[in-house]
Amino acid sequence: MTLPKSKQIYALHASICQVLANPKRLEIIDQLQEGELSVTQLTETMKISQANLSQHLSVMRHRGIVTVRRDGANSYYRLASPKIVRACALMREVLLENLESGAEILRNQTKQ
Amino acid sequence: MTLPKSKQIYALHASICQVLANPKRLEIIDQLQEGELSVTQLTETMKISQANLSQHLSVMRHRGIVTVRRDGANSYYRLASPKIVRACALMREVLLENLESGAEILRNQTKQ
DNA sequence: TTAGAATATTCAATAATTCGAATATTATAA
DNA sequence: TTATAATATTCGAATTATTGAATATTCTAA
Repeated sequence: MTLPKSKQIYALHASICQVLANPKRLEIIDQLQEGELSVTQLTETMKISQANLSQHLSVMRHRGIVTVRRDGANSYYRLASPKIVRACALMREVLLENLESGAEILRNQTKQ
Repeated sequence: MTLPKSKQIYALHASICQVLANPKRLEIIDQLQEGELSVTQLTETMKISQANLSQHLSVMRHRGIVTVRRDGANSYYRLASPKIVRACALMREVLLENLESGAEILRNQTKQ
């Protein structure tokens, strides 16, 4: 197994995984778990500026993690695939396993 | 649902997901799918310098994605959990779905 | 039409990643 | 012991990500 994958694919794969590499974007994904939300709704539940939220949504849109539905002045975002939540959940499980097994490492991680 | 998660957890979650946000590290994960490999074996199959490989392995070790077994002068790395491969595979599926549905976006992604 | 609401974009400063080069550490065979 | 192999670390430069601030765009109600 382990088919050889081109550098290209790895780069794209990394690019889409990178969406998950930010706390705010993970929170957005969490919020969208149940279904679509407007930008206004997202700003209300998350402690984030409208501009910054819009920037993150832009990244997520461009990398195919969310899709938008525009309705008048409002934009409604939803996750592009249920697989995204599953992937996030798996990685969170890995994290929790690490925390339980007392991985010292995770204490002093990059904060923001 | 959607339990409120602390900023802390989101930061740690992002930190562990960030390991997936690099093409070389994804390739390392691919290589380790079948089981442990030594650093030498990894340098042989991947086109990467020993130093750079070691740097990536260090990141992965510290974030609990891989574990090391040292045997003499050799270090054998393996994935810390099978969930890592599953998460990667899911994200790759999302990518492939996007590519199929002709997401223009992915053409001009950050390359390295 | 125009004011205001909703959202998006641009810009610039700061922070974080990536990687080559050099060097350090550790283990073992001679 | 010492040379060599295997691996790890440090440092600095280049690139990329993140975010606040300012501004632009789009829509709708009046």
